[in-house]
Amino acid sequence: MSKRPKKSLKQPPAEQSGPAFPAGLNQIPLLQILSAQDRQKVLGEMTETRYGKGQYIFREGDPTEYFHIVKEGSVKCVKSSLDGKECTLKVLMPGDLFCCDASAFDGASHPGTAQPMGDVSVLRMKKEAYFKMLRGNPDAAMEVIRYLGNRLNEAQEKAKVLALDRADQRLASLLVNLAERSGVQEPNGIRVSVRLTRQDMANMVGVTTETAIRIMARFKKERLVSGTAARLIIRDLPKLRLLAST
Amino acid sequence: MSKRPKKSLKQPPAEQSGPAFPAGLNQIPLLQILSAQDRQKVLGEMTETRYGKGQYIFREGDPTEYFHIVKEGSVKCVKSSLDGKECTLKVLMPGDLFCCDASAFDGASHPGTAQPMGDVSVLRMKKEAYFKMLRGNPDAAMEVIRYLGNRLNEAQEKAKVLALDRADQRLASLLVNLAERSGVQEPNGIRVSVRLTRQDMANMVGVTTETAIRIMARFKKERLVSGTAARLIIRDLPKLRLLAST
DNA sequence: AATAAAACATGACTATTGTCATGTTTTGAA
DNA sequence: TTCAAAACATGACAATAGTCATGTTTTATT
Repeated sequence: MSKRPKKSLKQPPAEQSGPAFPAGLNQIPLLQILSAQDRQKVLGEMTETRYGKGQYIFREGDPTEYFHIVKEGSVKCVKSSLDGKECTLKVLMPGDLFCCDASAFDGASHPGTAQPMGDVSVLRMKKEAYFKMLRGNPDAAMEVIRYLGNRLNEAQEKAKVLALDRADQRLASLLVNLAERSGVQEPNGIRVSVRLTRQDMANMVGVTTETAIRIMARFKKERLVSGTAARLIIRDLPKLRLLAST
Repeated sequence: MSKRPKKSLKQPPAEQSGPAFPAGLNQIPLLQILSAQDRQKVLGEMTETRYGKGQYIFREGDPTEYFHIVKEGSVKCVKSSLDGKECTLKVLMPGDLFCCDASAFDGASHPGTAQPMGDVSVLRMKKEAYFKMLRGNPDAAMEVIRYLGNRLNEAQEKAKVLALDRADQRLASLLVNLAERSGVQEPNGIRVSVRLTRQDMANMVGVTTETAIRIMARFKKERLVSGTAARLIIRDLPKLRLLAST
């Protein structure tokens, strides 16, 4: 629930366009499902763009013209209230679809803002072209349905946690999710491969930065986690899981 | 956040099966999109079932075998935590799809419980048959994609409200939604056509029953609403809207 | 290496909401 | 119509989390 930054953001140089046929895209489920030739066609219509700190991929209220896929890095989808508090709906990882946060399948404008977390690479394609492809491609359409169903479940699980759990339980849930979704096994625990400050975490679970800091400090004392944004380690996943599902 | 009822529910007689070709189904968007002959085929594979107070359509954790559509009445989708608190994810109205809450498109078991609110009538169809139909029916598949995108947006908007707003603002949001989604214009205001107790409302916005009662009492004093569950009237929609979006 | 900006930390106090207890009113079923 | 259960109501108090203020540490950049 941090205040919006006070306009002091330095705007990096304009976004740079990458090559139209980037390598290593075959592991993205939503593209994998296509036949080789359809995939080539889709890739031909996609543009890769890189974004850096302080930029926006699109903002809440912007007209929805493109459908996006994260190729590299992570992207956060954010909604803000009128008084400047903001809430991070989801951190999207490579392969995730967003438009935004994954849903201007219905609606003419983006319901949230998409911001890169560090350097990212994003693929995009005209919404209409994508729809046309889906129409002719039942497997791809079914994959999107499956994907959206999954996202809907996730979003509702999140709503449940926000509605019923205390701040420490919500943070524990977040840490468990992070460990599962982006965790890398290390000798002394599971490292979260996304860089998240206490403030980022606070925005993800609907508490203030101070509360997130205090609770994380407690978790650290109880040896459930260690490290900070640059290198966050989950040290006791079972105990966090227990706390999350009390 | 009410405690789960203490097993004192009387179980009404078993559910009764209705006719296989019920009338008045053409206004359901997800069926409307089909060609007349496909629609007949789908209806042929659907069963109508009626449920009453105290019954369950399905429960959290049950295997997902069917895809459902609400035909008449309202159905609530609920998730509970281990300590018995529960949270209502959504109230589904006629035409809404659920499986549940609208998303065992991915996943083998229901992520929530579906409960009738009063007497309801529900259509259902084997999941596999529905998927098969979607595969052969790009228009229908696109409609489902649109629908799920819409639902995802809704769910994320709800998460935002839960994360950032105070109890009174969350309740105001709920009232605004109810007025828009199920409101009937009346001489002295907008009547909410779904019967919702203060406890139902509490479960929908993540507060205790007492808090919901207190805030509704305040709203009543301020002439924003009147009446209770059986006949809830929204008297000042603009003011509620203002409070909701502060 | 110097330095400014973020990020992290902590205390004191306040606001909000939950909990528990108890009582009244309304509703629905026998 | 009666009667029990559910819904609505309210007070007193406790717990939780927010706010504001201030200070330290870490990180990134020149």
